[in-house]
Amino acid sequence: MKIGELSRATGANIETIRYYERIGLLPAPARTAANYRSYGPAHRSRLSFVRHSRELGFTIEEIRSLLDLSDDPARDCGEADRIATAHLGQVEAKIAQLVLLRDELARIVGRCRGGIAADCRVIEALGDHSRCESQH
Amino acid sequence: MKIGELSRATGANIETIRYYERIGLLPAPARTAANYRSYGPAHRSRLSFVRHSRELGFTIEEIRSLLDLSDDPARDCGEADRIATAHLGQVEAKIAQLVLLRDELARIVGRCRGGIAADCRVIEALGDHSRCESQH
DNA sequence: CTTGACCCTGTAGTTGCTACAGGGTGCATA
DNA sequence: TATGCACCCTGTAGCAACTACAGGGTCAAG
Ligand SMILES: [Zn+2]
Ligand SMILES: [Zn+2]
Ligand SMILES: [Zn+2]
Ligand SMILES: [Zn+2]
Repeated sequence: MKIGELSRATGANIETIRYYERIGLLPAPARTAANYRSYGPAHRSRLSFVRHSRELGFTIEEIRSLLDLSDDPARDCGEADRIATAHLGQVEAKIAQLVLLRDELARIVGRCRGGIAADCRVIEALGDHSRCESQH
Repeated sequence: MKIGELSRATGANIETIRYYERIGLLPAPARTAANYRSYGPAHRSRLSFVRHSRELGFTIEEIRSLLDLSDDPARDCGEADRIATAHLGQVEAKIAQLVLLRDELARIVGRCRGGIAADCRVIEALGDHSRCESQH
C-alpha cells in the first residue's frame, strides 16, 4: 500500500508518517520503481500502535521504548507497565494542576462587573498573584 | 534595576525577559553606559502581569491583547472578560479530555499481570483502540 | 591583576508535528 | 496526443514559548 492509503487506514497525516520514518520510529519501507514508499500490514500495525499511544499522550521517546519492548516479545513486560504507570501519574498531576487553574480563573472571571479597564477586577487580578487563593 | 534583579524580583528567567523584549511584549528599557538594560517599577509590574498570566495558561497573543487593554484604561473591559472566559472554557475542555485519558490509561495499566512482552495486555491495548471504552 | 559574577548579541535547540516549494509519476479523458 | 489531475518525492522552514549556548564585554573585590 502507498503512503496515502496507509494514511487513510490509520488516520495519520502523510507528513507525519514521513516524519516518523525520519526520526526512526517507523522502519523505511520498500520502494516501487517510481520511488514510492510501499507498506505492508506490519507497518500498518506499528503505525496504529504509535498513533494510539500518541492519542493517549505518550511522548515519542516513551513510544520508542514501548516499541523496542514489543519488538522483543521474550522480554519481561515490567518496563511497559512502568512507563504506562508513570505516564498515568503525569496525567493525574496535570489534571490536578488544571483544576487549581480552573478554579482560580473562575474566581477571576467572576469578579468583572463591566466598566472601564482601569477599574476591571480581571486585569487587576492578572497583575497580582497575591490575590490568588491557590498556587500555580 | 538590572536584568538579574528583575529576574529575581519576578521569578522570570533572564533569557525569557530578553525574549519578551524581542517579541515586543515588554518595551525596550533604557541602557546604562555599559549597555546594560535598566528597568524601573513599571517594567517590573508589567512583567509580573505577563508571568502571572502565563502561569494561568494565557497565550502570548492573549496577553498582548490584555496588555493593550490595560495600557488604555478608558477602554471598556469587555474584551478582557471575553478573553478570560474563553480561556476558562479551554481549560475546562482540556480537563474533560484528560479525565477521559486518565480513565482509559488506568484501565490499560490495571490489566498488566506481569510476564513476557508477547502476552502483555498493556502492549496489546496500546496497539488497538477498539479495546478502548472511550474516545480520545 | 586576576577571579568571579554579572551583562551583551546572535543563533540554534526543544516537541511533535505541519506546510510549503519545486519537482516527478500515473491514469483518465478530450 | 495532449493535458489535467491526483498522487508521490525531497528538503527546508515554520509553529509556541521558551532555553541553552558560544563568544565576547564590564565591574568590584581580594
Ligand atoms: Zn472587567
Ligand atoms: Zn495567581
Ligand atoms: Zn504487562
Ligand atoms: Zn483508544
